[in-house]
Amino acid sequence: MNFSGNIGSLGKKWGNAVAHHVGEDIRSLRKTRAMTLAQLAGAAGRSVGWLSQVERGRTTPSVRDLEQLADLLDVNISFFFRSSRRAPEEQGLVLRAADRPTIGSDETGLVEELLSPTLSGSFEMIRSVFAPGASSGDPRKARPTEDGGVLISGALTMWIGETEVHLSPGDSFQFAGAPYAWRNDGSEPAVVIWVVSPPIY
Amino acid sequence: MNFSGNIGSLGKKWGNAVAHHVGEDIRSLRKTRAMTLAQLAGAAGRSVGWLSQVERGRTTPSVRDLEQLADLLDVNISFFFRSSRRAPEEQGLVLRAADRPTIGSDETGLVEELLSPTLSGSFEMIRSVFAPGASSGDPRKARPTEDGGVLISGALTMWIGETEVHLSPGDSFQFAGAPYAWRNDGSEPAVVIWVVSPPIY
DNA sequence: AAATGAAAAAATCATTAGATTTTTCATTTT
DNA sequence: AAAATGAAAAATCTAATGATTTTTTCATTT
Repeated sequence: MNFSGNIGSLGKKWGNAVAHHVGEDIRSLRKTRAMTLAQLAGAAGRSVGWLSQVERGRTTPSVRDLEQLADLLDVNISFFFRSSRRAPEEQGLVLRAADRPTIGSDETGLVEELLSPTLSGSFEMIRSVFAPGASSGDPRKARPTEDGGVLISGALTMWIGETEVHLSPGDSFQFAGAPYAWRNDGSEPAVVIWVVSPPIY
Repeated sequence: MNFSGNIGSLGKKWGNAVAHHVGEDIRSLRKTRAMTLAQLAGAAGRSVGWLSQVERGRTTPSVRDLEQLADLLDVNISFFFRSSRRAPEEQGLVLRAADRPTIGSDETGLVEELLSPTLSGSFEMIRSVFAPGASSGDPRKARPTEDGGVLISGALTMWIGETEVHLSPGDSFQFAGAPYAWRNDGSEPAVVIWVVSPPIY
């Protein structure tokens, strides 16, 4: 099935591509939050059938509805349009540096940007920047995920399970389901490419 | 069960830690290659019980046997000792930049180094450096894996499925089971942090 | 064209039995 | 003393089944 067509003076491909990507995002976000169509639709005051159609791009939600869904899924509505200025065929495949959404905790001293262009993958990639002097505080409770990363620049101390490690640029780590904490004792930001599987967003 | 003890003038922890890590590596490599104990043990001319014990660090293979196994598993024997100079508690958790083994294809113009400190994870991280002017040739046959990556520096053109994309530093990509090809048209090496799930080594 | 509600279809989940793979361990070998 | 074997025991994996839940479809209404 191909719902795309050529519309517009420059021959740019359109169609319901945007609605389609928005729908996929909603579905992936809903799944990672372990909600059913009935739960999310109920919370949004809409029917199950409607949400099913929205998620598959068969119908277009109103902006009001989308706002509501974004709220329930705990993302900003702009999240759904992060790649909308790019060529349709690269959406969901590539995420440009300029389009990366900020995600996750508002923990001071940590900025996390999503690198994964698709939310439907089996892992997510994140670019984390740890500010000089910042730290995570107490070890985080272990999540049922597997984490890994590479330190690109700066320096970072991590506590993973019982172990304290001092990371230098190029050092990498990987662990499953262990509580961890971090602190940046250096004078420059520490940049880590982080991988989480399965994704949590 | 704890087989570790304090031996040595500096109180450094030892025990059968090395044998244990070697065994885990053998097991993981065997699994990614979809071999049973019987198949690998048979090919190595040893019994199933023996290999089971080696993989769990209950017995120590001879260097001759380990060489044989490395050969059958298509890694260099030094691979098993990549982190052996590090503190035991960080082995399998952290891989230092200086210890990264070179892996995979000897495709000209591509150097791949393993970033994952453990082989038993659900994904593997790789640092790939694409030489200026180099290319992959024809699209690779799709593997039953999911791939993702971030371009750290340089420039890279990729063909993923039907789509051609020009990547700049900071751009990221992710795709599942699609054939892909690449070419570095720039004048400097292109460095990519690459993720593959499940791991293939 | 969006939205609903209910029927139909599809996907998911829990069991279970059978087959395969791995671990254990008493014994033999080096 | 530790490595190695071989066979019994345990654990894991597979495939099939039926029940349950979830999702899709579609005729009808807004």
